[in-house]
Amino acid sequence: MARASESPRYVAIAAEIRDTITNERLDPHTPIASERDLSERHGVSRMTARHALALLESEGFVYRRPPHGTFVSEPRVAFHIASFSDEISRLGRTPGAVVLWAEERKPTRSVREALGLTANATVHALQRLRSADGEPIAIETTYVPAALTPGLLEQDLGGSLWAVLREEYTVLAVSATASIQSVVIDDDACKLLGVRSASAGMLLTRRTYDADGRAIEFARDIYRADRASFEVEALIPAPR
Amino acid sequence: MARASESPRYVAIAAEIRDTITNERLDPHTPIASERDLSERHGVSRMTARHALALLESEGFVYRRPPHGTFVSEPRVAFHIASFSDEISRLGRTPGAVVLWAEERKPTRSVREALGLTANATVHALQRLRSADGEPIAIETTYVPAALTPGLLEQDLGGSLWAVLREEYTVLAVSATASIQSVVIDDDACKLLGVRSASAGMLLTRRTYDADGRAIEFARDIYRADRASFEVEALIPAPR
DNA sequence: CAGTGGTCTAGACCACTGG
DNA sequence: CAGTGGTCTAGACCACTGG
Repeated sequence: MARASESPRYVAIAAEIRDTITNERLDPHTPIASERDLSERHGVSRMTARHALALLESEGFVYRRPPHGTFVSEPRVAFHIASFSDEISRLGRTPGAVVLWAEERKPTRSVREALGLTANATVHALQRLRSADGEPIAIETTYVPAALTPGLLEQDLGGSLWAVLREEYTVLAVSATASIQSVVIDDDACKLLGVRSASAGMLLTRRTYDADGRAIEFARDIYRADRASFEVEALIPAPR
Repeated sequence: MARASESPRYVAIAAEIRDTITNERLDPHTPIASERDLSERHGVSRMTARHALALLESEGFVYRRPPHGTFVSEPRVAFHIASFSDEISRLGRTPGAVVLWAEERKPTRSVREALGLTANATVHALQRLRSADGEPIAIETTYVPAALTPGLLEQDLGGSLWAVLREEYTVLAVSATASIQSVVIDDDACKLLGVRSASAGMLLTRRTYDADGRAIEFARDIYRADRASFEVEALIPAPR
């Protein structure tokens, strides 16, 4: 039944749980009542209790871990547009990188244009799962002009890519332009990141340049929206 | 029933609609089949059809407009960290600002620290609904040191705030630091923005400085996630 | 008044996990 | 084997809108 000027029951139940988490300062990973518990306690059907938990999950307050239950979430990590490894280290955590795939290939049109490559240039393309203290945080898909970095794919890519570019190829990342938007994470990526299907993500699309203004990297990174925020600085253009 | 190695039915139905929107290049605001139509056509309950549409809505592919139906969404707007008015004008659209409230007050601790104010300083606080061609895009909540801008609240705030600061107070915004994160928009803000309850948003928290490095503005802006992306530039710090 | 999405019920079976 | 979340059914009544 719809109620004029009253909250739907799932909203009220979610509010009660949200308040409990906030006011009692529940630790991350503390269990929340199960859907069946909630439905009994509030005298609603399980679908309605479920709706309340789904709302809290979309807000990042709780996460589900079937078949164990529903738990309080951890707060998020603040990123600068910089080396993932450096950002995680700065927070006193241990960065990780697992190479999912890596190959030399012809770039797609959008990658070619982003890197300013000629029609027959190739790129080193790689995808890595990035983590902090073993917790998956982001999936990075990176494209580097192959001419700039011969043999890159034989290097150890389990750490900072920018460090490899710097130390093995004397290529130094000095500036970047990026676009940040909110997305829904696709199923394969959700599995890799250990989040539920269709979770919210932040898509960071980045072009990185060296001191000569040469494009040295193009990347599309998917961050867990519940674990990341981005810190940016900007110079304001003069008024028109 | 769960099906090993098969998609749930709501995912399959959503995929079919998503493909139709993409492949047939359906125009924004084109109607999608109703929940009852979908349930009949696919031989599922209405709750399952509804689940499919809820998934597409969370992805930004469709929007609901009760009791009219469900429709194809518009693509999003790319913002730089700059004047909202300038950004919208740059795209050839007409910016709008409606003042929701404006008052002089004692700042909260977080606002005071962000602006670097002394304990007894006051701020001009205002909240505005920003739009492009009349379409609501963001809610800006802005704090300006009152000592810097006497009489600000009596000015016309229906346009660019930075223009007022520049022209009436000779205060020029030259740089900003910002944080961008994904949030769920609260109910009151959803109503103002004309989006459904608990929609995804981007929270931009910004400090703006003049040429002397003086903090001239602190703002918390909520953007519709389905309508905005943020373009940023960054200088990469030297390796540690 | 027909049709829409919003909310809700009272069930059901499923895969999966840990004890 | 008890308990969890995931999916699904076949209904219901509601407020609201436009013709």
